[in-house]
Amino acid sequence: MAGMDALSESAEMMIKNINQLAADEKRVRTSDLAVKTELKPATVTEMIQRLGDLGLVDYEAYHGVHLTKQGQHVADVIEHRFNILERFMTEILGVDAEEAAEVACRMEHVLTRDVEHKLTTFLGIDPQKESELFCHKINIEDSAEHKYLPLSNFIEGKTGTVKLIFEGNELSKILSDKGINPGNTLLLKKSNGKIYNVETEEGNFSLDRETASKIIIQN
Amino acid sequence: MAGMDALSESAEMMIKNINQLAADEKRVRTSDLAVKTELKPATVTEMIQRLGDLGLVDYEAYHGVHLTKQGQHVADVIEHRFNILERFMTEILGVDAEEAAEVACRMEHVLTRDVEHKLTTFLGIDPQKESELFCHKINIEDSAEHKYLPLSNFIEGKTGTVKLIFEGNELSKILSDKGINPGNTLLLKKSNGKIYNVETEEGNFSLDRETASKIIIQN
DNA sequence: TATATAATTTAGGCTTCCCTAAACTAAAAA
DNA sequence: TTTTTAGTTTAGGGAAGCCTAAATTATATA
Repeated sequence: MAGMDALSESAEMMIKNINQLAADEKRVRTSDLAVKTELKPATVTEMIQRLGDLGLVDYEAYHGVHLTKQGQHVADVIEHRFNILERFMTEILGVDAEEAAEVACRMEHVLTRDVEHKLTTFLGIDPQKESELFCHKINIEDSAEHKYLPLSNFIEGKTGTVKLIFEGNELSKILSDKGINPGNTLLLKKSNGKIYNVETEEGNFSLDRETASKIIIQN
Repeated sequence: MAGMDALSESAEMMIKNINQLAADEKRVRTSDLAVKTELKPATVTEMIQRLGDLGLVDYEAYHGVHLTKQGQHVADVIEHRFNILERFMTEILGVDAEEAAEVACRMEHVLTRDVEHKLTTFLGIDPQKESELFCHKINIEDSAEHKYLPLSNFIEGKTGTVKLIFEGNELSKILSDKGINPGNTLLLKKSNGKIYNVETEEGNFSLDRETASKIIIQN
């Protein structure tokens, strides 16, 4: 594609903010962007003109902007990266909400597709589903590359080792009885995306998707 | 402190590269920096002059630079952040080495002290030890803030819930028998940093530090 | 020691991203 | 419909980071 250099952090932030203000599908006004970005109106105009030249926004002087299809895609990717990073920091690391948001807002611009994808998987989210939402081409076979991934994304017929289980007391006790313990080996016999048939040292049984998504398997 | 604005990514990269070329304690030459940073020599000169004004390097025209104490501290922090991010991406997410290094090299500049610290803990590294190495002031009581942290960094007399265990088959089986399963509650009765006395539903027993560092507890 | 060569710095130019002040346009009020 | 006012853009300026070309300094060689 033409003009496919990486966008600057400032440019990406502007696109993100346009997207967030575009709730009611109307064109977004310069002054609203100025408030949201904490920049001066003149600076906003300059930036959206540049984004217009790049084909990321549709800009008409004195009549605001809205994102083009291309710009919308950029916004979706950034938004997704932000959410993933924020969730990782708050849910896994226990960083407080405000700081997590700030750091995620800086990091979202340097995350690559692959790291984003692997982090998504790590959080137990199905990148397949995400990819539909975000028009993000992801090869299903990528899963095989992962070192760690949830049982819910594991490959039928493959054997892996349980590494960790994100779950409260009750369920984990049950899983433990069924031979799903960190360190144990497990074979995913069959799965239709809703029910997961698994074989462990203790025998065969089935799990639902939600549970499966919380069991991280090492390939 | 004076001049305590955040350094730009470019400035931090220059400091990092000066540090990496400063192996044999001699002053680092402009041309070597130009090669390493992939910038033109004139650009390097300009940047190190700016760093000199900030008191981060000791610069003498035509005779190279070396880091001041202040500059060395910046370099150490960045280096540490890089290592932590790289390890997280390769060891936990399974990102390939080259990409992990590239992304870590961008992210190192936006990590905050707190996120860095929590990520360090998550990786099972004792931030206490790290802090000695890197002259990084970290309060021991910070541990209490963490949502997740390894048993090895847990507080004596506190009760927490086992969330996950990073371990191979054998040991995890044994731990499981002793009542250390994801979801179970555990009390760290006593610890001298080498031996960890723990009470679970199954009774009392002891762990070594390495094992303790692989058991993640939720506060 | 004098000179040739290699390394470094200075000078000046460009782009991005930010600003203020002035000019302009659109929309609301008279 | 005209005028006021609020919102927007243009014009021009500054710092950071990058560049090339020219001047300067240090060093190695003769």
